[in-house]
Amino acid sequence: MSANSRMTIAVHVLTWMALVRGRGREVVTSDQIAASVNTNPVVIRRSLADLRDAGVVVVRHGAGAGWSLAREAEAISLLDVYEAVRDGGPFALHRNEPNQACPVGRGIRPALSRVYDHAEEAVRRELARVSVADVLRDTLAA
Amino acid sequence: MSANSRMTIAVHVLTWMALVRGRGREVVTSDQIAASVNTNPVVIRRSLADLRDAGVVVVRHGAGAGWSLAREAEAISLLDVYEAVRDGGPFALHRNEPNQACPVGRGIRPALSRVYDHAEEAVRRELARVSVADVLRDTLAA
DNA sequence: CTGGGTGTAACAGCTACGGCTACATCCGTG
DNA sequence: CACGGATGTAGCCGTAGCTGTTACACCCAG
Repeated sequence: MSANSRMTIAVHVLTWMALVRGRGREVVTSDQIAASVNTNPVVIRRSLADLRDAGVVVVRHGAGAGWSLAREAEAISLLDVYEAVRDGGPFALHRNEPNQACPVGRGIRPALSRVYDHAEEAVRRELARVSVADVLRDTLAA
Repeated sequence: MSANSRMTIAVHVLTWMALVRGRGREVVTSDQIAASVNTNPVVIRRSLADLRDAGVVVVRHGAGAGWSLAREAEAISLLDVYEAVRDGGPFALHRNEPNQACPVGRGIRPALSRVYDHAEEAVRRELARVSVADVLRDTLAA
């Protein structure tokens, strides 16, 4: 449960891209994004690489290189982002295998997996209801 | 999102206590529990301390010391456990404050907090529907 | 008083992440 | 076809949190 911030970084990146896209700037660089997030451009590129693999952003190489959204901000849900930066979900099972001679040690991992799967599915349902455009609206309203 | 296993350990502990309680053993020691979880008794006592603070288990000192469930296993939900081992939820905001001169940097944290709160609330609803007795049943069925 | 068990501090090892440097690679543009 | 700005990625360091362990003070029924 000790959370990392990769999801937050990725959403920030997309929200910023949606903002400047509304101002006519279609292609942006990792340096420009890094200025808003206040971190190193390599961190941004790592995040963008995940999003590119998920088909959420597209990259252009060569002169005038940079990144742009693969589709409208309304069509990018936070579930898309969650899947893109995925790393195993909020819960983890035992680090060391429990005692297999004990009935609880033997059966608890599949039982817990079922519960954890349901909990994560609930998270996905919530994230699916929110788009990057929603986040941008809410961000600018504050 | 990089998960830790404290939730898993705590549920395992309670499930085991519910099992042996059904066999008539009311009071158990951290050593006995550690044998099922396959870890060090101090790890178990740390977990039990969280559960004790949450009112889920009670401790007896002195000779014949040990732990017992504070109430029926049916009346202990995984949400109770989640609250007991709580450490900040599945998502984290930026480690470094984003650029406050940027509209996105300024407004995204409250916007994201709202989304994350909804997602965590969904997790709680799922966990609230499952009791330690349910987990024990499911564990022994496998 | 005794002794078995709890309560907790302290430390080591491991893992993961964020931040950073360095450098190879790519490809419009002139 | 070379140039140059930006990507792609390996590699390293410092930090942080967790697990596992030792050590020892404290508690209290018998």
